Amino acid sequence: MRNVYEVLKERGFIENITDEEAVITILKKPVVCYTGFDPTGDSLHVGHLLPLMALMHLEKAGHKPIALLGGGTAMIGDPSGKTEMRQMISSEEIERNKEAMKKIINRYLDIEGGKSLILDNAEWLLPLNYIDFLREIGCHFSVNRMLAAEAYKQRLERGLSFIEFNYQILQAFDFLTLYRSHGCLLQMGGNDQWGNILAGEDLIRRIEGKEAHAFTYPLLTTSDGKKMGKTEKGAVWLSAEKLSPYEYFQFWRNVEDDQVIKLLKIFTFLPMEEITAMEAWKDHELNKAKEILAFEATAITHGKEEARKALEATKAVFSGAGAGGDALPGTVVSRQEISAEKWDAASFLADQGFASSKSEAKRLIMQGGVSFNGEKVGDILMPVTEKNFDEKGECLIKVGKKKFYKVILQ
RNA sequence: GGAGGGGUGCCCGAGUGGUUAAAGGGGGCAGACUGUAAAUCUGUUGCCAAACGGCUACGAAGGUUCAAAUCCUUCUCCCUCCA
Repeated sequence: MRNVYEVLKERGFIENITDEEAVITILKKPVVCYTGFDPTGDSLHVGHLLPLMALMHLEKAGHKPIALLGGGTAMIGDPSGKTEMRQMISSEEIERNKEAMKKIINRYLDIEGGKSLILDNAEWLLPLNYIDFLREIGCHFSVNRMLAAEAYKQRLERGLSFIEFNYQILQAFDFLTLYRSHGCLLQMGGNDQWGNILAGEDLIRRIEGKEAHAFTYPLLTTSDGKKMGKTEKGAVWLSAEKLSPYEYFQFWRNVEDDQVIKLLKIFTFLPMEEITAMEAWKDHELNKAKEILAFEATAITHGKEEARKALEATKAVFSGAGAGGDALPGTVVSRQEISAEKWDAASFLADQGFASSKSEAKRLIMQGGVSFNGEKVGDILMPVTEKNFDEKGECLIKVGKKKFYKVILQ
């Protein structure tokens, strides 16, 4: 069997590495490895997905990944690569975030079956005694060296508080702790974590005299250099409650041409041969590749069934065949409300949440960007009546070029 | 702790008493073109209102004035220099 490191490298997961030879060697036997996730938000988004995919590869290869929740480090806030100090989060909020994140991580990793672990660094960070900690751990850190690190450059210009300055030390201590308790030898993380990760590797060498290793993932950006994973509605969430599988599918369906292959390698488990075959595809053929990417990625996050539904709905709606299936986002309105002619077109869009305000809805309609069941809405005051619904009592609302919603009459 | 500079719309950034919902750029959105692409062009981009118009807004709170993003006071946050 191929070394999982080769697989990860080939698929574009590796940015930086401590020692390639050594990593390959330790991965020949089952290894405990970890990536940290700070519970600073109430859900995970595509930014977290790349590390999760890597952990899945490692799990499949028989290693033991640890998803480390940063219940303790989230109390501090990582300044790496950030320009502003992050707002302090309350412990109650961190608690809630952790629970939400655990649920999601469970979908990707086999926690119940024991193939992977979820741990929480609050367990060992919160009980720390300040003086003991300084004496045991703090003495191994050179402030001079920390200050020289690239990660702090920006913050040294703009201001860096002492609390954040400690983040790296705590993350290093995490690695040491996991090394001691689980024999963890490998840490992975986003490339912005490189400094923090090396600090941990260094600490293990100093205190335990052992070689630990690490590699980082590339930071995915769109071709104009922005962080990938934002839509007009905000982050691309991995939970169906925050972003429907259909919309998740659309996110992947709409990636840029020159990203498709790269994303297929990272965010699907399709064999490399299949993906490299797609490299020859161009122009409109790329749409097929995007569809495959969207389907596979949606299947991993929401399951095959949801992916199939999303694909079906997408095909129906973009071919003009109407609102197929029930995957489209949408709302339900009562017949009474419709027969009472409660809404004009503009207020309808705003009330159903298809436009962020009534002004926005009016603008969309006046610019010719809205249609009901394939018919362009020309008048913001047009009353919404049963005529706007088809025989099944459905109205497919198109907003702009590619946003579709379904309203059901009940 | 002392001295100085600053906080403007999603972001950058002009504006120093009325004609400023606030120039310009970026981004977003819509339309045309297309492949649910990129590039380009056009329009648009606080909220309410069909419209006339109204309301809210320039770090926060007060005040001066017929009139304040613009002047004054206090508070707050950030930056630079000194300690």
